[in-house]
Amino acid sequence: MKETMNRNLFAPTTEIAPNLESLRIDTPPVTLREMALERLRNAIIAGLFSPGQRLVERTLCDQLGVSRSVIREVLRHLETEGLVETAPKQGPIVALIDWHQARQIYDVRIALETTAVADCARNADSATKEKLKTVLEDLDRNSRKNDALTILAATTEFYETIFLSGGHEIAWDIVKRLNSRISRLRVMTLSTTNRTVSGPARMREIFNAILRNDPDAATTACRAHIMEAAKIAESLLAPTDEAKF
Amino acid sequence: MKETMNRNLFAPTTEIAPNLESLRIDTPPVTLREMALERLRNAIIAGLFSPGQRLVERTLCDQLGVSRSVIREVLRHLETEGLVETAPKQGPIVALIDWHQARQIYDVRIALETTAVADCARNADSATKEKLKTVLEDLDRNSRKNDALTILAATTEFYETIFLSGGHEIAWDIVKRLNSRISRLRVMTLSTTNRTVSGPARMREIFNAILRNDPDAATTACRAHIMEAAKIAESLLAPTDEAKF
DNA sequence: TTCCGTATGATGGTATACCATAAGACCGCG
DNA sequence: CGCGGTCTTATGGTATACCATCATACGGAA
Repeated sequence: MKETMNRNLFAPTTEIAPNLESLRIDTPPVTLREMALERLRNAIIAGLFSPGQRLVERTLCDQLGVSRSVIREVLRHLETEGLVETAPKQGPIVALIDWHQARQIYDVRIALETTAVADCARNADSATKEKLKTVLEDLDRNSRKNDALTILAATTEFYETIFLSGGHEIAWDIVKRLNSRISRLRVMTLSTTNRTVSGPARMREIFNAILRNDPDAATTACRAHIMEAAKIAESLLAPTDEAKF
Repeated sequence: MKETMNRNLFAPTTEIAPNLESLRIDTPPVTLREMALERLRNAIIAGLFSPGQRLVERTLCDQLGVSRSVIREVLRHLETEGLVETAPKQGPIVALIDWHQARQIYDVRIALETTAVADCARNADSATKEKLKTVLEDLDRNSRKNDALTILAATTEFYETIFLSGGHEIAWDIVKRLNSRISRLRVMTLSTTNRTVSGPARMREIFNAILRNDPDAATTACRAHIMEAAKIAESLLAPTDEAKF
């Protein structure tokens, strides 16, 4: 970091403002902290750091190329998100998750997602339905390739559309955070045999229920969707009954 | 902070260890950060800082008697919790809340609390029922005094008992955070006429349903309890349709 | 008087220095 | 050989220094 302070902002000013609104400069002045936060979070979610692994601050400084101030604030953020735990007299580690916690997360997801899905089935406009249709078609194309990460992204977009169409930003935020805590679990869940088939099938059930404005059917399908995932997760996590993942 | 590093730990070592387990020293070495976090969070919840008010870092340093490192990490934590927002080019302010958000929070509470209450009604053991009885009796005693904060604490304990009895720590954590974001709203809600009557009445309904292991009745009462609160909150917040509180 | 440019102060972003502590390595004495 | 003490080092906790930027105030020129 000897050589700092001139990293971005070198785009030539050749952009043309088509209207008055777009003249506005609201460059969210991307701070180092935000970049570091995103990088580190993604790294943890992607499994670049194993659960339980120590996150030594000075090491992270080298790895991310920022100072400890930044790293520490990022760690506080991730700690509050539940992705990082801080062991006393030891410092931050990647959060572990056991079946007791994972199960709770699936429970909360059921409570929130069924609510959102039912609400969407009641009120969805045609634009929302169109969007969901598109997402599902993408998912169908990709699920044949069995690419877990792509499927995960499409699944996320599917639910995001549902949550946001009903104005449930806060609930979606909660679900997103919970999902990040079980991200590795979700990837493994998706890799399981048949999941790449049953998952999209359930989502299509949900979609059809939304199409015909049937909240109850949507709720049922959504609950089934999550409980199937939870079941697979349990089979991965529960037998050992130790803090895996 | 010229004079640091010898703040606690001066308790004389005259404690007697009644058994081997209690010999263990797990003093969570209370860090400045934890203390500052709690203080600042409480101050915001208590309304010592008005919503929208700027939280100038150096000023907070003086007020809390700690350095900016500590303050900034605490602010990151509170920001992630949703109690503080950071306006670009301006810095941290106490988070504002409008009816759109508050409503969502009540929605999520309904989803999570009805789930917990129903679960409790299905599985509650006698110890839990006893605990709830005690809490309710305390509440009855205090509700006559119309002390909003005391009632709030009792209400919190009531729900905490329900959540934790079913092992729903994560859901409770979420609810706690959401509640802190509408804390001022809750206090005002409680001050409303009749709320000091209808609130405990609803909680007794919930309690009775739990006593006789009736999940459906418990769910219904719980939903009614929250929706009544939301209704009052709406009347306080919605008409203006501006970012109050 | 009005407008523009500059100076100044406040503030957040970032980096770094310092300290206490705990865990491990090492060594010498029994 | 083993045990206890001490030294070293790694690490997190805390404080502070420095910088870029933005807002405001002020002053001079038209």
